[in-house]
Amino acid sequence: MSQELSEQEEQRRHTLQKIREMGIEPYPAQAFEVTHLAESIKAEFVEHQTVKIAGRMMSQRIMGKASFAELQDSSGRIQVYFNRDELCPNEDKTLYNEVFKKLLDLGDFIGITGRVFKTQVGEISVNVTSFTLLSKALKPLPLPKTDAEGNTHDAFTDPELRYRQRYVDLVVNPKVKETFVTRSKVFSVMRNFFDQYGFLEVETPILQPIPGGAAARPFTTHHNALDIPLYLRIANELYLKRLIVGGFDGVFEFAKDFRNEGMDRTHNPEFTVMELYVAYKDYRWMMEFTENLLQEIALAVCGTTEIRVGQNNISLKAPFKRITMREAILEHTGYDIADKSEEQLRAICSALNIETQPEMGIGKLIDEIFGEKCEGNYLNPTFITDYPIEMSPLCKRHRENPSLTERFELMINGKEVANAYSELNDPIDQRERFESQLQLSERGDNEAMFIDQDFLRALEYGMPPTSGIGIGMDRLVMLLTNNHSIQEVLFFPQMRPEKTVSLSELDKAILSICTDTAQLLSDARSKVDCSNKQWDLSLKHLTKNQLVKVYKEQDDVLIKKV
RNA sequence: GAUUCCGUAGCUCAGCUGGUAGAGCAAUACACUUUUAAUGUAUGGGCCCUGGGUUCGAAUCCCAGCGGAAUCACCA
Repeated sequence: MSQELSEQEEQRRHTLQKIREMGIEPYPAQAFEVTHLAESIKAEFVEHQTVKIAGRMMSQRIMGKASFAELQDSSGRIQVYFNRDELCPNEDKTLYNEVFKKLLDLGDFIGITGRVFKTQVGEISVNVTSFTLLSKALKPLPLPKTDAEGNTHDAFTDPELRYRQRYVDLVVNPKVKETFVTRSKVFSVMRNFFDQYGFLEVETPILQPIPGGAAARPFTTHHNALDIPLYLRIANELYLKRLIVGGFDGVFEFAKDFRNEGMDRTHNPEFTVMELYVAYKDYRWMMEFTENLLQEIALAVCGTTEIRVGQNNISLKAPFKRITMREAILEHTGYDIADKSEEQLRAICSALNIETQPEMGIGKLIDEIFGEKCEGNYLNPTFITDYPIEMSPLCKRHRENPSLTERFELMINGKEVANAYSELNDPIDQRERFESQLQLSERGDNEAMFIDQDFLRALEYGMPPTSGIGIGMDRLVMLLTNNHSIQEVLFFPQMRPEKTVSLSELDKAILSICTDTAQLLSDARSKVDCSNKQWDLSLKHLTKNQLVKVYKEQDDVLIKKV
């Protein structure tokens, strides 16, 4: 594959060759011993200490016989000082004059041995006694600069490039790195918290024959050996409950789930959910557990329970406010939804100017009212409890009111962060709930659930009373890192594939002849003036890139645009 | 899916009511021994997203497409 190289890329290839000609290996195999990190040297200044550091050279200030450069490693940046006569005490000054000044480029990895000192201006730096090229960079990095007032200039900001080339984003934008370090910390704090309770971290199938545990459109795939369809999981709930049936008291999984739906600021086709199930507990216990967990995470990650998200100040200090869904709706709309029929709810919706669809049942209608009028109001963490039974097919009936369920969602900053139940463990009730879901799906709700017979069988063997919770990890990390978009908390958010197809003149000519309606291949051939070899090559190129389609119908070979 | 905005040098961006492309950083060359957005001088670098149209002439106006962002719709 030939590609056009920019002037700077050509230049770097040239210096690469010069480096080789000087007998220097630009990609050495040998390990480089690192004794210090940039930040640790700055944090604990020890004058004259000898250190070995490694990283990318991010800036160079050459002043004749002495130079400053900045070295960036995983911890941050430190200034390094190159003095010609200290680096090359003998007559031969090529290491400084040639290698350092001319053959090193910004972005190259180098290893440095030197002594720590402070410059006249007071910046902690490393006086280089020797250096090694560790890896040559052939593409120039975008290089944001920060001035004395801390303003960043020429920042690398284009979201498309940042997401598609996250490696560059990470090198050049330190804030981005911080976000992902925080993300990782959130996970480990949660793990430790669960460990203290003796819960077991488990793994359950991602490829599922029945995509259960939630209502969403799955990604479909196919297993060749078994010749059956398989689905990427939309949730792992039903498998974790099977493990509770099997006798574990507490199981959790950090799970990638997949949903074949729209993408936007808060939705990515693959996303991470932490699900936890604990035997012999109910949703009230789970509320207390959750507020303690979140408080702990905030303290560990942000150092405080008071966080700022966008324009809002939010307190993650336990305990959190609790309110039933009925009260929430009453409070924000003035309507009491208790014991209302589908018709009455529809009337309330239209009074509130909420659009409804005929396939919406009671659950969906109430959900709509809540989502439309209430959800956004809960900035500080709030448990919304006691959801109507129609919208919670896996949740146990409320102990005091059989038309409600023992469910809560945790709302923070107006968004759902967690969803939890006293889990339904009555197998007969569960079967009926699945069946009424099925009726909903026959009404046109394409998100109603499939029936998982094996899961019902497991319940029939008996599942202890259990409470379970699912926490949307991406959204939680968004909150804790004050990021507005899910793409900022995923290393590699889903993007439309880059189009790299480059067409020759002939390709374009052929393409312009083809239309959406098929024509005989021989007819198309006669309209283009080229050799048969060129024609064949070009056609292969076009079909491979799915721009035209060549196929046979009876004895005719046809071509058309895709 | 709808609407709006955007696509120009490696990066960040100018480029007016159409007249063949500009800056800063980065690059190249030279000078400079404690600088720090180092500095000074000189030089090179562009399929102006793609394809059509209008025009004597299009980065600029029009249409279509591709890619991205925001808002909305959808979303247990």
